[in-house]
Amino acid sequence: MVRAPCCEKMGLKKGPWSPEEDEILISYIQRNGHGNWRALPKQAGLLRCGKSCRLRWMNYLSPDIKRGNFTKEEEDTIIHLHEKFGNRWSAIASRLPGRTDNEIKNIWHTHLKKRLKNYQPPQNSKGHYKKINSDFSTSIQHEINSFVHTPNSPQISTTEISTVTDDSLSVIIPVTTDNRIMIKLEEIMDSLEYFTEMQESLWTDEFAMNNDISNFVTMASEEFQSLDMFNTTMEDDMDFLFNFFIRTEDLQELPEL
DNA sequence: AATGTGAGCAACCGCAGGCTG
DNA sequence: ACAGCCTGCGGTTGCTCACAT
Repeated sequence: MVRAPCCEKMGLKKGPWSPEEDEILISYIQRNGHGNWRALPKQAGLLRCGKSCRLRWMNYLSPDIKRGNFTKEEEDTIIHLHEKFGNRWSAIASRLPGRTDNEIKNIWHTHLKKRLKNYQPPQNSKGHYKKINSDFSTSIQHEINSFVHTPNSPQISTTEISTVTDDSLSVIIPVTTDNRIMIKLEEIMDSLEYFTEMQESLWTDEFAMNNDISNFVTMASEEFQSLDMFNTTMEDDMDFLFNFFIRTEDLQELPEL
């Protein structure tokens, strides 16, 4: 395959964009859209290659782009998603409205990598959850009982059990009046990639603010059903999710919000 | 005031993969 | 099936600016 000549050989401009060039590109795209990037610069009267135009539009000029510094929440989200997706910046960007892959990549290399370097994960972090292999409901009830009656759980002010049961699933989650449990729930949901979209639609600040786990679980349950997640390929992962249990000692390790 | 240095970020480069004729 | 075109992605570069010396 013959590679197209580079911009310089074609006599096209490289380097930073001038305000005039930006103006030409914006007004052209506003009038005509950007169907064919390769043809665009010629039609718009720009001495740039299509690739450069596309990059400038996608990373800087598009009205969809959110300008300004990243919030703490956005940074946390990036760290979270990076754990899940690695350096798949576009996948991360698609979950952060208004942010570009380039921007996320930059912030990762300049800020977040350093931030993580200073962060020491808790010991035995792999043992956050206990998987219950046999007789799910009996085992989990046993765990819940010991959880509820553990005397040295001072950080958990009150506890109740929220259960959603129907033909195909049973979710049992200890509920605390503070927000710590919410972090664990989020981690569980995050651990399964294909729940991402569902999580985004369900995981709202409102739930976190109101600590409304019963409602969350109900909605999650309905969502699982509607997504038809109980057949074939996802079966193992569903089992994996519903066999999670949150251990008392892990709750006590969680940082204050 | 001049120079050095490092951080931040916009832009470039090369490649992969999808699409089309 | 194949070649060429186009787009999108991730790694990298290099410019700019702020701060230190």
